[in-house]
Order: sequence, then structure tokens, then C-alpha cells
Amino acid sequence: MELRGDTAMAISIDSNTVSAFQSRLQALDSSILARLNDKSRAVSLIEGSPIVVEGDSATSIYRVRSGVVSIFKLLPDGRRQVTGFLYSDGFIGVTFNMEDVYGYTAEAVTRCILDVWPRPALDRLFDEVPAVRRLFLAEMADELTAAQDRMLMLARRSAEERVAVFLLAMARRQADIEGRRLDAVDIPMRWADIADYLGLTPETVSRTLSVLRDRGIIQTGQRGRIGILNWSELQSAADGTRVRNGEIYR
Amino acid sequence: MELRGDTAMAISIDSNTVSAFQSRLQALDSSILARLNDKSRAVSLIEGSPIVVEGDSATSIYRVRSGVVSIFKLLPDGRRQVTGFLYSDGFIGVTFNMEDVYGYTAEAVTRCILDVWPRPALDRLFDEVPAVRRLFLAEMADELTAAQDRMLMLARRSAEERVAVFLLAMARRQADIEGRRLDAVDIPMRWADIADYLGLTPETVSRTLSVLRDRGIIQTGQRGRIGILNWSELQSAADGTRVRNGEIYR
DNA sequence: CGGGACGTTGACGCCCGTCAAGACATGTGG
DNA sequence: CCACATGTCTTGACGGGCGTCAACGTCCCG
Repeated sequence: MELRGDTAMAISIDSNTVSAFQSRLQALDSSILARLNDKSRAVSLIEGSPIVVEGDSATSIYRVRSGVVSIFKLLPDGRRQVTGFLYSDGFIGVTFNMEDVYGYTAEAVTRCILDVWPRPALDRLFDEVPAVRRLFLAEMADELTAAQDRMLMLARRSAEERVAVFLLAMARRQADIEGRRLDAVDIPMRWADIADYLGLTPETVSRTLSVLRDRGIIQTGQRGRIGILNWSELQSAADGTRVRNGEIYR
Repeated sequence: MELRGDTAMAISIDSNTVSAFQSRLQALDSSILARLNDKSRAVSLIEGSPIVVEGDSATSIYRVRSGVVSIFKLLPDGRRQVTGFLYSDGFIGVTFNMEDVYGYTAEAVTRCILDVWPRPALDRLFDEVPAVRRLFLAEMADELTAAQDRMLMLARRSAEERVAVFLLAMARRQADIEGRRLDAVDIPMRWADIADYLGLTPETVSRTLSVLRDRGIIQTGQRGRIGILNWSELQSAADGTRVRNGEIYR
């Protein structure tokens, strides 16, 4: 065991790291991959299902096969912070340590299929196979820098910047997966989830999208899908800049 | 080498983890401790000195011996987010990887004495001594959960809650170190640093402290030091609650 | 003693949270 | 197939918390 953290942690696949993780997964020897995929059992969940609850003892590790999962923390009065969304190949409950509790709650945002491992089995694999250990440690390091970037965003960026950054991240993630430029982004989560991810309210998310729509930057209409009409202006919105004939304003 | 993260990271000693880290340090075999302390060179810095700059190639690892260091990220327009403060035994530039750049800027908040290692020397120690590796990995895990807690704070807590949480964390850290209850906290950093740590402005920090002072919860006056007159009310302020004869209100 | 950095306090305004009503989609039972 | 309930998104009205700008006070160090 390499780690003695006090809480289990989630390995989320952020937009900018999705390719890194998948290449790292594929770099594993196929025999190791087989051992990894061995002895997992698959579960299927409907949207809204709880997966793990903050404070519960961390007996299992999960991997997302399909669907979207949200990871969040709660304040006693119900205020919620979604610390990340998990997509395919995202892991929940990785701690490198056996006697821990989950440090967050995880919930299915859409219908999901998950692989489940009993923790001891995967822990043994960590001990025996340095490559697997390295895989998860690298992910954890990525996760930490992503968390620091998100602090800057939550503390300092305006609602418009946050929503634009989110749309661009989702778009980049999907473009990476499909390997091509796209003109519309799937947004499977509810506005309330996005709001809790961005530190806003659902109303503000909605209003901000309406503003971007009225400015001709995006297109709304089909549920769960947002068209992107003007990438450079969306990028400007994310940067907090406005562009008019070559000049940049703030 | 265990990690292939894209950026160097800081191991800060947060209030709740200071004792954990120090006990972990002391748990190291003394011969290993000697090797760790070996071949480090000490540097002395005045307040405001830059230590590392985001984007520079990460050639050195630093340990804080005395003083306070701030770790921050910048937005192009100058908006700043202090992601953490480092005190004694805090590390800067740990990556478990050789060809990296620093992912943040570090600066001396007060006069500081730092130990400096050339990165290869410490990297070798990581490879050779699992206990050292485990030490840093555990710290990284703590760091990640601390980052997630701070997200919740930055996104959801009011100015008063943030300032109260900060004061309590500083007080707990100092009480831990001195091993006794205290009635005043040293606050060596400028309000501007605190503001950038809490996602506020210096004016709001000042105003919030004035409110707590007027409510008789804290005492101000001596520069760099804040007296704490009523711990339970300060705790209530941190929780976002108000207590009146046993009843809790929000 | 004088200058500069830092903290305090006030005035003002805006962004975004809150509350509320309405539109729209989806599912369920009759 | 329709009536209705339920959950979600949209839009408006309003207010408050905190950012911004500015003036002043205070401390420190030359």
C-alpha cells in the first residue's frame, strides 16, 4: 500500500486529462489489464441512485463504464458542492488504504453501468503491480492540479466565465472522444448539478445560457444538448474578454 | 519514480494535518532522516521574495524551516488565488517526476529560511526508500481532500464564515504547535494575502474582522495578532449559525 | 520627520441569490 | 388517448452581499 490518506478519493476524468488517462490505461500490459478486469462485477443504476455516501466505510471501488456520475460534498444546511463529474473510466473510492471512509458522496446523474471491486482485491493489485500503482498516482496528481485550477475559478471568475469554461471543457472532452470537431455538446446533467459544480444557482446557469444564446454564441432548444455557433466568442466569454474587430476588451 | 503528473505540487501543512505530517516525519528511521537532511542547502529570504514561478522548470525542491510562504495561481488579468500557505516543514516542488514545470508561484510572506534540494537527489531518495515515498504520497492525498473542502468553502460560504474558518484554522494550528490553548493568534500575512486565499477582497476581510470585533468575538489592535474572546461564537460564525440562549439560528 | 505600505471606513453600485410564476417535457393512471 | 401530476427550465422582480473607488488613519523604516 502506498498511501495512508484519511479519505477515499475519486479519480475523475477531466476534459484535459481524458486522453492522458486512456493512453495510460492502454499502456498497461494486456495481462495486467485482464487481471484488472477480472473479478469485477457490473451493476446498473438509474439516474439519481446513490453510489457511495460520505462517511460510509470504503469497502468498494467503482469504475464508470457508461453514464455520468457526480461527486459532491455537503454542508450541514444542505449547501452542496459538486467537486467533479465522472465519465467512462472514472474511478470512485481509490485510497491506497484499507481502513478508510469515503470522503464524499457519489450519485448517478444519468443511467450508469459501473464495475465494482471489493477493495482488498484491488489493493493487492496495487501492491503487486507497480504499473497499476503508477497509473492511479498519476491520476491523483492530475486531480490535485485540476482542483487548484477549480479553486481559482470558484473564487475569482464571473458566472459567465464559469459557464463558458464549462461548456468548452465538455465540448473538448467530447471532441477528444469522437476524434472530430463538433457543433453541439451533450449536457446530460441537470442545471442544478452544473450550478453546484460551478458554485452558482440553477437560475443563474439558465440566465447565463440565455445571454449567450441571445448573443448568438450558442443555440439552445433540444433538451440535453447545446449547439455552439461561435467558438472564438465562447472562448472570449471564458476568458472574460470581449473581442471587437481584432481588439480585446475586458 | 512513482508519479507522472504534469505539474509540480506543493505539500502544504494545513491546520488539521500539521500533527499528522509531523508524526509521519518523526516515524521515519533516523538514518533516513539524516540522509534527507543531508545535502540540503539553506537559503534565507526577505518577505515578498519569489521562490518559484509558475511555468518555470522544476529544478529544485524546497522545505520551509521558518516563516510563511504563499502558493498561488494567477489569471492573465492579475486576479490571484492563493491555494495555500506553507509553514514549517511544508514542501514546495514535489512532483515524483523529473521533467516538470512548477504549477504555481510561491512567494515568501514573511522572512523565511528554506532548505533547498536539487531535484535529482530527492528523487533518488524516493526511489530507494519507500518510507519517504509513502510520506509524500500521504501528504498529497491529504492535500487533495483539503482542496475539495476549500472548493466548498470558496463556492458556498459567506465572507463571515470564511474569515471565521480561517481564524479558527490558524488558531488550531498554533495551539497544536504550542501544545496549549491560546487566547491570541498570530496572523503574519497581509490582508491582501488572506483575501486572495479566501476569495475575497482586503476591504471585505477588514470589514468582516471589524464586525466580529464589534460583536465582542475577537480583539484587534496589535498588528499581526488577533485576540479571540469568544470561541463558541467564533465557531458559530464559521458554521453560519447564531446562538442565543441555547437555540441555534441560521 | 516624511514617505510609502498597509489597514479602516464610508459611499455606491452591480452581480447574483432568492422568491415566485409560468412554460414545457415526461410519465402515469384512468 | 387524454388528464393530471411531477420535475425541470425559463424569466421576471427584488434585495442584499460584496466588490470597487476613494479618503483617511496608522505604522514602520529610512
